[in-house]
Amino acid sequence: MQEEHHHFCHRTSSGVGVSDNAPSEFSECKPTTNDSISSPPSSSDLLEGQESPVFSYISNLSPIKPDKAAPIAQGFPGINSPPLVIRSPQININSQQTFLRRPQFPGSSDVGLSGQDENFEASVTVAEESGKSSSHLSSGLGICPDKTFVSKNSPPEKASCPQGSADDYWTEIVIMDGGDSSSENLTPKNPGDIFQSQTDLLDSKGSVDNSEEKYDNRKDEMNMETSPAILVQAEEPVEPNEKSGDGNMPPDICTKIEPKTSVDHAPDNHHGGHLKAEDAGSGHKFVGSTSQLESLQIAEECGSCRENARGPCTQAVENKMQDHSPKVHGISRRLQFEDAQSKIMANIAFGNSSGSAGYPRSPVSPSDSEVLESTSLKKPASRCNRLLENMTLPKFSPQNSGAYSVKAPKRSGIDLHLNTSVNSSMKSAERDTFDGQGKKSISIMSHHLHKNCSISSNVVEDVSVSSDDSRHDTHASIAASFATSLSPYGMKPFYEAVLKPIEFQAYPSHKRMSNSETSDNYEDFGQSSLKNKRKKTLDDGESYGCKHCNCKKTKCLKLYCDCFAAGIYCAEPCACEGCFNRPEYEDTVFETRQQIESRNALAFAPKIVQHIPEPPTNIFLGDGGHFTPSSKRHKRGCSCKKSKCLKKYCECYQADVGCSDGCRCEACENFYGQKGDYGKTKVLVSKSDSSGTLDSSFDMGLEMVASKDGLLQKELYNPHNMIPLTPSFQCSNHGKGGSKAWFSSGRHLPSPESAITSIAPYGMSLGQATNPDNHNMILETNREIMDLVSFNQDLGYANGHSVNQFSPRCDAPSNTGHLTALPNSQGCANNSSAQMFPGNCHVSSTSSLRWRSSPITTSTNFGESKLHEAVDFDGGPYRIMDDDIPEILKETPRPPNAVNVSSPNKKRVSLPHGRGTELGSSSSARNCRKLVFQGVPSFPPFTPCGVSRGDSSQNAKYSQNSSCSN
DNA sequence: GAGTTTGAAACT
DNA sequence: CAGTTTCAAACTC
Repeated sequence: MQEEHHHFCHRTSSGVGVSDNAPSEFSECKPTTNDSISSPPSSSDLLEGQESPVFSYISNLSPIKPDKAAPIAQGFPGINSPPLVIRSPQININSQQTFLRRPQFPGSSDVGLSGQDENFEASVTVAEESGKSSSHLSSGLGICPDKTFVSKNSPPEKASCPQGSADDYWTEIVIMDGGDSSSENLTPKNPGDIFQSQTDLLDSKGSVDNSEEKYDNRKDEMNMETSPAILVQAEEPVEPNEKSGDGNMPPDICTKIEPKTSVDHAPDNHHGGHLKAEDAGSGHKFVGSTSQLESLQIAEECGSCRENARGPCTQAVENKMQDHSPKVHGISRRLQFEDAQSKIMANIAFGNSSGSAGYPRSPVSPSDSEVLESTSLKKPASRCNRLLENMTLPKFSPQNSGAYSVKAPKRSGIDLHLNTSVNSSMKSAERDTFDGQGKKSISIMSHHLHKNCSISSNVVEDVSVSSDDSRHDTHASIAASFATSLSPYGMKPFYEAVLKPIEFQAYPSHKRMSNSETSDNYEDFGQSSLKNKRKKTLDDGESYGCKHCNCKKTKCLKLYCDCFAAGIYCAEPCACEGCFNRPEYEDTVFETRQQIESRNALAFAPKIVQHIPEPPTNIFLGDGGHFTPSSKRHKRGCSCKKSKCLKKYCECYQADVGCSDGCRCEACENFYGQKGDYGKTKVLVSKSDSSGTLDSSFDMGLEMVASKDGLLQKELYNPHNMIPLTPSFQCSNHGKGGSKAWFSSGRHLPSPESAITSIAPYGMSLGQATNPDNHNMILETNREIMDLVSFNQDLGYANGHSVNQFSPRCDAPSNTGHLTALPNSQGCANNSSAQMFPGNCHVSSTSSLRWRSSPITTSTNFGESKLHEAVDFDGGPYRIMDDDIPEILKETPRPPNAVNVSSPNKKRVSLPHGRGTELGSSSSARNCRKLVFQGVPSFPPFTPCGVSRGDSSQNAKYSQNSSCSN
């Protein structure tokens, strides 16, 4: 089953994978894939993506054109993103070329590079020896099927080639790295170039020796750089599989892909190698990341096993690969995240925020475009891809991040953006890290995630789960944070991004690695610490990754299951029985999810909605918008009869939100706000001058202060009180007086940095922060903040400028001013842009996952406004917290007015219309506005819309394009 | 840890 | 749409 599931949509949206998954496949996926593959035209998504200005733009930039055709054929199996195919070739080529060039790169890369090179060479050599490499390169097609076949059916093959497998795997990675490193000159996209590069590589060196050493070096390398390249490879292999499955793959594609694979895979393990790569890839829509992740894991394992003979190690790795197809996903996710982190790390190492220490590139440089292509390509991919992307926010995001990360050093522009998006949080972390703050930021991120989980239905928490390694954890957490922010509700993105990692187990957010740890991990990635850490986490029992469900009868495929409802895969901590909410059954999960959503579009939507106090004139912009956590309300309200809304039976109470008029509860005594008080609260708020984020009246003994400061005070004093919105942005604003548009309402935009630490001061004393409740609140706040940040980042991303501007820190608040909202049309045009951000673009999904944007894309986040307006119970506007926002809502093309979804309560939730505009990103679905930095050369694609879209995979289904289109 | 309570989700 | 059943979390002992 697992294997099949792995295959499913991801690898092969095409029939093969699907058929395999028969039980519960994503109907979407199949059609999508098929459409994309068999009938590209039919697959509007793919076509659109390609057609999209962005796509064309990108294509024009690079010679990859041939690939385009391929993309259709390719489509990532799972993801179905033809783009991937395109990407990989490009990337590979570049990577390869670059690989050769590495020396050029800054020392940071050098270290890894040197090692990589050697390894790479060795691997190459092996390939040559096997003689397959050349053949493979030349004739990828034949291989593709094999790979596919192998990946699905013959995991054992790996076992057959234990030795080679690991090496091969690494080899692949190395190559990839090379590609990444080479980022400067990415130009060579032509197949011929690729071949040449490969050939060169092969020729360049060759002595494969100690896999172990290689692993070490590679690990280091991986940590530092790589991810992009890896991503490419992974993707490639996967694609072939998918295609093969479909049988639609164009030879071209295969060829392109194969070269890599062939090169990567030693002859011996051709299959095995493929399997690995494929597994990773297949497991993920975002293959690359996956591959990295796997590689990382492998590396880890190998490291652990180093002492042991290679065979054992490789076998273990292989076994792992095979046995845990689900894990693979998880791993891949990790990898992705890791990639992002690695990027960050790399960037840090390089010292260039831009990530291009030595790579001065114009943001728009071809390389960038290439990068974009890779991303964009993916996005344009078929529905399945989109879905997957959406689903896998993390995937893309990670990939992106990864890709970018890898490239990051190279490219300032997109990479930066991507990095920014992804990294934005990351960067903050990085900065922190290096500054000593990193930990905080990271932890915050994780908290963020966790917070989401705990509070809202959203899922994020799990993200943290995964990793074996602290690194992973960190990455995961980060990714998760992104993911959470991004998509709470785009299932797949969410799942893949967040959930999968979870399987591996999350670390408690708390325990996430500190900076030192993180750094260490990067360096010592493979080393034993991982296990220990993991144990710790487990021991702590805080695996935030999952909800710890205990489902007995629902198989965790119903909303009864907290994990499922949150868009999280069940993890070890769960005591569920017959659980299908696992990566292995991704298809089933997705399908089920869809079914549920079909019944209730908002089923996975965030339950907690931000109520827009008053004239929603400016949520972000104007003074008016003072929405704060406190203003949150349960979307549907509760129906408590006996608990008086004072126990966790009450969803409102559980979410730390007050009851609203929408609640049907009886004898409400909700501590956070009672039914009848809600309106009062509003009034108070209004009176208070909006300073406030006053919640409903509380017994807290807090007193509202009419003055602006009152808000803070209240927050300070209120035990439960939601953490006030962070000032970080404000601060930044203060300093710069940046554009108020986005940041003016500093409160609303908490800086990532502000995170817990920052927040605590504002909102509460440290002691309070320590308080579980407060902690949660903080987390939540952080999450929100992160979302906001991400959003900002996204904007930055769009710019292609350095992350710095948008950095969570608000380092460059100035940028904000530059932001401008573009008409939807533009935004829509961006379908490709969405592509840019795999996660985002499509309108997809992050379903629960955070509809928001895929981590990858944090950028996605941008697109999606974190706040979504909806009609309140009272008829008042609500803002759906990003985390809470259902992907569907975001992505789903809706009537301009609103999507009216009847909630169980019978209340309708609609997306805000008019106001949506206010939030540039706000529902992409609605407005499809683009946020563009004036200064930035506009990439056609990047737009909030795309971002928002990307959030929900589901949305993608519904109509990513449509929404985007307008 | 087992059993009960509770309210959401699912079903009719 | 309302009522009932099912379910799993929350809670109690």
